[in-house]
Amino acid sequence: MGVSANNRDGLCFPGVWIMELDERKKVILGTIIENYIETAEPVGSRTVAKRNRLDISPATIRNEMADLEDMGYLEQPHTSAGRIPSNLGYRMYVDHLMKRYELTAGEISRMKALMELKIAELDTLIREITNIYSRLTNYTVIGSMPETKKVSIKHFQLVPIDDEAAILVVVTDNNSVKDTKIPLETPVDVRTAARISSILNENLTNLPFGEVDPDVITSLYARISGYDGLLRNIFRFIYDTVEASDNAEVFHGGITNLLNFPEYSNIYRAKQLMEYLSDRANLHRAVALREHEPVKICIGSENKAAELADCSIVLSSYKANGEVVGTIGLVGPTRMDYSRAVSNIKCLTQQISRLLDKKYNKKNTGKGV
Amino acid sequence: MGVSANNRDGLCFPGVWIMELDERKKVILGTIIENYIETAEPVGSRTVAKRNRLDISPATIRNEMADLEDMGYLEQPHTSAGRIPSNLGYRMYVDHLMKRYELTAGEISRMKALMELKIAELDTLIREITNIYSRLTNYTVIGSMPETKKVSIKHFQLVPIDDEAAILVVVTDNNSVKDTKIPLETPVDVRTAARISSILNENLTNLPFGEVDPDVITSLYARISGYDGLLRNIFRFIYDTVEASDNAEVFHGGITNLLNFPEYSNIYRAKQLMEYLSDRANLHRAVALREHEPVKICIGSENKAAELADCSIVLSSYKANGEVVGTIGLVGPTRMDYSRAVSNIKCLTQQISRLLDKKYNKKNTGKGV
DNA sequence: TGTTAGCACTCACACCCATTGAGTGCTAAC
DNA sequence: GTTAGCACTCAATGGGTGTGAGTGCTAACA
Repeated sequence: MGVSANNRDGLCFPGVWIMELDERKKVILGTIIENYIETAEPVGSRTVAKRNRLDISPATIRNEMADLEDMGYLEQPHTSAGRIPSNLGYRMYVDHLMKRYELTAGEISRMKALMELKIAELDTLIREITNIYSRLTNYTVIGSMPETKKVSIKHFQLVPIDDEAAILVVVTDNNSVKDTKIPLETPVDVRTAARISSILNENLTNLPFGEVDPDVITSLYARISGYDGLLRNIFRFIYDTVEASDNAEVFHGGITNLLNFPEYSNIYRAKQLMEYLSDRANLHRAVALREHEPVKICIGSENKAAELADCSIVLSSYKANGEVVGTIGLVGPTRMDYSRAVSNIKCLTQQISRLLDKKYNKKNTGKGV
Repeated sequence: MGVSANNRDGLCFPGVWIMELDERKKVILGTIIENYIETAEPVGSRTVAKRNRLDISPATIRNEMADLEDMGYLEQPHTSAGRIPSNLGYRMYVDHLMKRYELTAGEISRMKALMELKIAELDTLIREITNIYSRLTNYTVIGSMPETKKVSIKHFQLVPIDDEAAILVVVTDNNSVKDTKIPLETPVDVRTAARISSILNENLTNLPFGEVDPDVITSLYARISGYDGLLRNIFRFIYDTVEASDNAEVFHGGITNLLNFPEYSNIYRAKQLMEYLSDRANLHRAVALREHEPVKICIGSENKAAELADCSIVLSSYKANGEVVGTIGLVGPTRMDYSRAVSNIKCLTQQISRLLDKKYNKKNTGKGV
């Protein structure tokens, strides 16, 4: 792995890049990274010598550190400073060196307490969790909501308001409700509205938004004649909602937590990152996660966006009924406490998944209000 | 007014606090404030002498400045610096000295362009306007949404989902839709749901949420017997929604714009203010506005919250059908460009009011999708 | 009596420069 | 292979000095 990691960066000093990380190098690298995570200060050989029990002198460690730097795991801000981890170093640490952080009982119970929020709508709930969680962790939290594409329609209801407008209410799978006002060309009375509603219900329910068959649509135009304009608007709404899933609900909380890190004491940098994260499109890209990944860690330049080049994101997804419906992640400087962050976010998404199962499982309707 | 403004701060050096601001003092004070708004640097006597056409020497101006300082309108950061306006100085400026800023054609047209956003839901629309507007003005924008209390219910619809739950959909006056899932003790079939819906519609619609008569509620329990639990949940939802109006929708946009001001180059200060504004309860207090006030300016310590003591807020309300439904404001350092901010926010709220009238007027249903 | 020139004084800020100390790399000895 | 010793580097710190913008006071002037 040392090899492939090394290759990744294109380093190939003969005799160096072939070098496996031996146990001692691993311990030294780990010590340096953990120290740097704590202090944000370059770590010197003396500090490393004192902090671990290898019983070797600073001079020896200096040699090893020089090796680690050659291999690309460490960097030196300037000649007479200690070493700081490179992105590659963090990657090595995250993949092979770090120990799993065990959450304390207090942390777990606080996390569980989070789930006691009595909020009916999913989005408000997740948003609120996000806010509190950001205070809990002192990181910035980002996340995404269930994507509409995978959500089925459970119920249509067309409600006439007056002669010129009606409201279309769509209840989805996970019981969130989308609605829109639809202008009427011809007045629709309550009975007609009910008829249209039931036809829509017969033909379009229990299908993911994205998979409504065009043929079905055509047949609907035939069955509900005289209301072409109305139908067009209804389908346009459905279509827009499907499209909207591409900029599906994304959110962030505790964005000012970034200002806690010395990395962002430079106000310009802080502003740049905060603005980047305030844009929904960017956020959407940032929380992207392949479904099979349990936890994804993006370190510094591994993030595609230049604005994220000096921060890391730890992402994990939450599920409802076994299916991934959303993502939550922690944002911090590349120096973030990965071990803790990973355990933490895993625990959170597990709790949320459990909550959602409880909330939306037929067996357990939870509390409505 | 010089007198009352002065009294407000309790200053009463004999022979000084009685002093009216003569024309020259007004010009000097105005010049200093406008200069300070531009540069954020203390303003010296030479600068004042150069900037206005009073044709008096810096020495004379120094005397006048000393007077203005005695009267409480100016402050000196340290002995050998120029003067900066005090909160009282700004207040005087805002109330009596500043000229109305005339918006340029470009500014007006950009503001109008804002209103072209095709978004159906009021809250998304206002939020989006807020974001763009914050980019336009380079200030932080805060605001509040229509208060639910004054909104009437237009339509109830109870939609059974399965044997154990139903969805209650409430369409309000301004066509926003609130919904909740309600657990069922006894299954409710579609017909019963329709019956309950229509009884609710007969008795509770076209009333402001806050004014539902307790007697009506009692009579409803009698008419819809056998569904006490369900009704309780429904009323609880209504009640909660009414209560929710106390922490009605508030929002902010462009909060990182604060970091543009040298006043907030101190990261700790910036963080404090940003966090304050991120809390909905605080925000709610900040946007409070008495209905008759067209524009409200809160300067520095005039804000009750200590966190807002070094910033100013310019607020204005927007209306729908002649009634105040929400507020929008600009947040900046006390040194903000009041003249411009006032014209700007007035124009914005006018535009929004016009938009809302167009959108929700029966005569003009706008576009549903 | 109001205005102004002159002058001494204040004070933040920038700059220079020497010192300090943490940390390195190299070499030679163990 | 490990280590002690040593010369070297370089950011950071702090004292000293000069600069300049700005003031307040005083005395002279219109």
